[in-house]
Amino acid sequence: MDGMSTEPAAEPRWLSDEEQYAWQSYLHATTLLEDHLDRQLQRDAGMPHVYYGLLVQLSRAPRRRMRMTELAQNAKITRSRLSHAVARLEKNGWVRRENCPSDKRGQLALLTDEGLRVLEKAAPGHVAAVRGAIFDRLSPEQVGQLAEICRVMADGLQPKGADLPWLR
Amino acid sequence: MDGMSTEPAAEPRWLSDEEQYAWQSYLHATTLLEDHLDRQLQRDAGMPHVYYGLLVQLSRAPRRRMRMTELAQNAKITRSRLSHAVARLEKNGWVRRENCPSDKRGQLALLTDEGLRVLEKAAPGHVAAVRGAIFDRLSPEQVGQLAEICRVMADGLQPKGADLPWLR
DNA sequence: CCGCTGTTCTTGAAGATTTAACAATGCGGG
DNA sequence: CCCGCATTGTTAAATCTTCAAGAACAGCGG
Repeated sequence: MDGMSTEPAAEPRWLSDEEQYAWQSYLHATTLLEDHLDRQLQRDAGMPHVYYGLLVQLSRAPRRRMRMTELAQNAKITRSRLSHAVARLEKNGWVRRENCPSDKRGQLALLTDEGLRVLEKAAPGHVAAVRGAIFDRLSPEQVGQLAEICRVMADGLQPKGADLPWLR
Repeated sequence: MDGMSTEPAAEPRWLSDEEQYAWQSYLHATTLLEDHLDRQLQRDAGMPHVYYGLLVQLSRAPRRRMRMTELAQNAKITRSRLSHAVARLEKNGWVRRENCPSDKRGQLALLTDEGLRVLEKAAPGHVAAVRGAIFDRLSPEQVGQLAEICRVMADGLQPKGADLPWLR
């Protein structure tokens, strides 16, 4: 022993200057982008970004239907949050609920025709916003780097606790 | 003319496969990370990530004081949101308000001693979480790439409308 | 000094999210 | 079959965010 051992983790390893700069940049970029997309979609489609993502998921699903839990997993949100979101989307007439035939506990969320129309109407503007914020400004190499970086990050974050024991 | 001209923007340019993949990865990574940090800080410090960021800003300011507007700019949030946040932090005794001497409209938010203690107590865990999610998993080159990518993104997103005419 | 316009910050209400708890059902072993 | 435990989805309450509106002051031109 050379002096101490009851420390929880000795002196925490702070971030280097480069790391601090990267972290700061990350926070600014992600905050501004999420804000930007939220406002764009709220204005053009009457819903926040997350809700839009739910409609996209449903539009890609087999019969525009998906189990609640699966939808929540894909969207990376809790089931509770999804419940509220679907309730709201249902009020708008963009989504409907259906009982799952194979599991009496289950519910299917399904995209209505009206929901599909709203989605198709909002999609171009949304893509343009994403493109304008990212893909029109980054080189193809950077896009590849971003994808790989995010993949690594997401890999390390697959929740295992509480209400989000998604994956594994 | 070859057939039409009233289109808003002809056929929108959709995302390529690489771009879709990158976008998907980005959404997953950022959603999971924000979630992770929010829970970590809520558990260990009793506040969400954004509020923690406010305390950090204040701790770095000259006399642990900052004008509301400047604080909002640095944190990339609206003044309204900041008002509510500071009200909550004030209830916790972690922040106090002070009148600005040079501008009777102005308010200073200041970090209290108790707020500083809370911050110092939570910082190691927070840094560890950030490190574990990002810097322990990325190569130094990737950290550099991420910083540059985020810098470019943030550059293109400096809001000019409505309540966020920050910068310029 | 007045009036005009812009900035600063706050507020209330509506909407969104989190957390913990709960009802209902599925599933496996005895 | 029945029990115990896990899964599915919902709900209520507390908290947080957004949006629109407004009060108070600053700064400028006349």
